[in-house]
Amino acid sequence: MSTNRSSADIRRVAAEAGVSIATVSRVLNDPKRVSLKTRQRVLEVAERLGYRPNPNGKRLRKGRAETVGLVIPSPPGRFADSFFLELLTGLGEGLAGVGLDLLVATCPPHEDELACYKRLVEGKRVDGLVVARTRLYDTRIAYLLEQGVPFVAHGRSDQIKTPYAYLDVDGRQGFYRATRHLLQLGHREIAFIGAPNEFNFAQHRLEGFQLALAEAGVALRPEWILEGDLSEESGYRLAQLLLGELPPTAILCANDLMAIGVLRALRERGLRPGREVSVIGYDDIPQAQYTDPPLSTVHQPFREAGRRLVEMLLDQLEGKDAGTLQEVWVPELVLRGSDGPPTR
Amino acid sequence: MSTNRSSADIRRVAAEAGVSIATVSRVLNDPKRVSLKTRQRVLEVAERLGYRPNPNGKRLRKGRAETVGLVIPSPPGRFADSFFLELLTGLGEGLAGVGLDLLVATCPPHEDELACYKRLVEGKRVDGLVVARTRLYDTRIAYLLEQGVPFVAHGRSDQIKTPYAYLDVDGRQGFYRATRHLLQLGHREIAFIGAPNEFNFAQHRLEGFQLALAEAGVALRPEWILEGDLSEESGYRLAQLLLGELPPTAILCANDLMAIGVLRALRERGLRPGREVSVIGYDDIPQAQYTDPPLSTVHQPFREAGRRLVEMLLDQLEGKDAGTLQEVWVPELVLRGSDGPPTR
DNA sequence: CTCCTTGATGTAAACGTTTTCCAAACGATA
DNA sequence: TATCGTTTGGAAAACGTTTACATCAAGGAG
Repeated sequence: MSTNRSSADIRRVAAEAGVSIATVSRVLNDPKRVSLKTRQRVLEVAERLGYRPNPNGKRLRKGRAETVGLVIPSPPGRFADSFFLELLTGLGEGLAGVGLDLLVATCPPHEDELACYKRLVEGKRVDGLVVARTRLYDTRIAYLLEQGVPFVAHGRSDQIKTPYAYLDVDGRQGFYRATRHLLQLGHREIAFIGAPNEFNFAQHRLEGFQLALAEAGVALRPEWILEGDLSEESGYRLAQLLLGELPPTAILCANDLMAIGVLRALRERGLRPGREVSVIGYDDIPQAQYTDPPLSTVHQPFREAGRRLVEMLLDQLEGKDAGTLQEVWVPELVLRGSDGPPTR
Repeated sequence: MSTNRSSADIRRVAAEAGVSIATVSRVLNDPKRVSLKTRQRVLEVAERLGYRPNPNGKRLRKGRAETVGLVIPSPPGRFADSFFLELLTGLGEGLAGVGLDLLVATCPPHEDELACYKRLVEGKRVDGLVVARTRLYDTRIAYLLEQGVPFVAHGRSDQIKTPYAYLDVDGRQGFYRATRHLLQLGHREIAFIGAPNEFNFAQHRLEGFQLALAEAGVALRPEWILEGDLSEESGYRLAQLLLGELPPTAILCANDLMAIGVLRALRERGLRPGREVSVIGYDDIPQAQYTDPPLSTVHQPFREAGRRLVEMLLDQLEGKDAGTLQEVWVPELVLRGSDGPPTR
């Protein structure tokens, strides 16, 4: 004899407990407002009936979606960056316990991305958003600021001056450290494979590299500063350009995927990564541990970031000023097998 | 002079168009029900005011969540499997255009997973679910069947007899083909690193392997059938066991991550993958193209599967019988560089 | 004793839709 | 002209909450 499964209503609970629905609601949302005795009775009944407030009733009444959104851009043919999965996991972890849901939308190309944000915002489907992989001038951020929608960015957007909440990992520091490390090992011939300029982090990482070089008084060869598109393929292709007669003794890559492409190019030339040519990546994606040799890289704590982003968003939803929610984390250099002293 | 931004209400549209709200609703949901003239007028006004029906009003009234759910299990320390990201992308693509949202929840360990499903369905947060990575007896599926919640499984659950909707990729065929390929190359000493038995696909993949061997009259060495946990680490560890005095000439792995671990173990022993020892994986995850050598594997079309899963779920939400929604796809063997004829 | 404060509860009005009835208008048919 | 389907549109009742406001009893201060 199963209890009536079809989801007890707040009315049902109220009737069964001999109180008004208002009291039931108060018991759940503001317990101190109701006397201990009735509170217990109501709780007991609610428990027994397996009552769960209907989220749509609540959402309608409160005028909130009780949902935060994340838009994942997914290249049509290829695989999406696994960094999103880690971020997503972190967001999920942060959201557990809090009553909010996580809405994920995927967007094909580049420009439609903004349209996707508009759909979520104008359709009132989310109370707030997480914006990932920020650009130098990020139209998504501009839009959200204009609309006054709470959001928090993973990464900054340097050309946007209005204050907004962000959590960034300091790419300048990251690559400054990586470069210093290479310099200390004795490298003087270091090449750089950067990211497309539209991304906000591209310039930062380059600057870290340049700064370390300048401090050490090491000349910067313009022809050794290249720009890839963050794919393995582009790392592979650009490395081939680099590996002429007198190749650099080290290559810094703005992300791990490109570094993986570089490793492949090196192997094909019979150059051992970490011996003839050192390679350092950025991100510390999972597969970085399983390349040959394991990739030295700059570690980004994506999952922790996801958790923190949720906290920051929550703060905003409770009215905290976005301008006060700005953090920059310093990443760590993790050395595995793809770097070593130069052999010439 | 911006138009009044704060989201036009259906009342507002009705007033402006000089009709009742009922008519506005009809124009949007059942256009034929209203005369051409007023329909056009209403549409024009709605357009001008940028009217978007409030999803919460609609959801409450219709008693539906207009949302489908996906639960991603995420190992506490490590990275989640990137297969989920691809599936997610496919789901997102399938959902675009349809009015449904995608809710993603992440769950830490093993048992709590069911609790997570319960939270979503008992809290009426979703109309339907996608269940991924099915188990031999999948408690999630049993639960959803019992509750009568629409869902569609990616993979089957062989020990559940009640009919339900699924889309599976035939692991038996996949590994039958892979094994036949190795046999044709001349291999006779083939080891197998399987998946934990709880997963439904584990048995299938093993059977494909066994069948091909039996057909060819090749003896099966029990000590060469191992069980990993799907991680690179476990592939690495188990491969070390295998690489004793007289190692197998080929190793079949139930997923790519373990195969990547195997590649590493081989390198450390100075054995060239595809030469001294052939390796074939399963899944065709992105990084399979960038291992050294590129990994031969069995391709699973995750993204297409995601799209199809959405269609199947939609069919169910429209009342179609789940028992008629069952598909098994046959995967393709993709040969890259990690297989070759045996060298002894 | 009266008056005022406090605490605990109930009443009823939202929140923004969809949908069930009805009623009016309109042709067409007899 | 009276009758009758058929469009067309409006009025109003949900859907399940939260919350402003009112009520009422109890208790303390004067």
